[in-house]
Amino acid sequence: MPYQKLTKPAPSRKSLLRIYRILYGAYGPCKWWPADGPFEVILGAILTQNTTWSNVEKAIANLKKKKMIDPVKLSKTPQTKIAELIKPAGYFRQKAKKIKTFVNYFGEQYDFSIDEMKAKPLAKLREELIDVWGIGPETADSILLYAFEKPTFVVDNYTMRIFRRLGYLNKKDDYDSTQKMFMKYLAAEVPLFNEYHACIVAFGSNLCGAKPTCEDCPLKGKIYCNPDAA
DNA sequence: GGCCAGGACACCA
DNA sequence: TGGTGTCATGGC
Repeated sequence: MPYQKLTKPAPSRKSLLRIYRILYGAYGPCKWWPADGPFEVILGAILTQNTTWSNVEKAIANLKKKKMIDPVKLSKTPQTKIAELIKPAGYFRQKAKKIKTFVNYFGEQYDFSIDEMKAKPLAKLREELIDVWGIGPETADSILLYAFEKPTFVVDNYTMRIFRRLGYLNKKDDYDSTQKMFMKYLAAEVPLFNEYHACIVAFGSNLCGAKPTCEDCPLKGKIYCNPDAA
């Protein structure tokens, strides 16, 4: 049995940083987001919804071939044409609609200017992005952190699963409460939030369904872990 | 053939 | 408000 330590840590800056250092030691630096420029980050954030990154890369490659990593061109391109190009990423009809919705908003509100959009305060911009159809909290935070370098913590399924198992979260915790936990205890630094989320994804997607209990787990024996937790 | 992947939305009780 | 169904391809 006990590969886990007996004392469960209370959430704190120290414990969250300790986990970060372990994950960074195992996976970092991840150098996220893998994209050429902010707009490609935005497209990637939409395309990666419930999809493996390898499939997103194929869709991005198709868009690049047609020189479509361009909000103005995308705004003038029929949704069905975009859908055809992004097919490998799955949910292509929905995602084409989401891309069209975003570029329409981007053009109307910011005249396709990344700089103008980036100039907006974090909280205001986050609220605005979530109001855009097809952009939920995770996609909005990914855009804010990785495209606009705003200090917001990206929470994903891996984060919830891993930190529930570690005892920091319970089943009632949702996206917002989880994000608040990280942002309460960690300094609002873009490089830290960038690598932390990237390392969590690297950990979660590479190891046994994000169970920090397995033989080759970098967290094993170093921190409390409840293997029976959800 | 089934399951899962770097979610979000619509619908219903 | 919470649970469930839907969207869809590609790799293992």
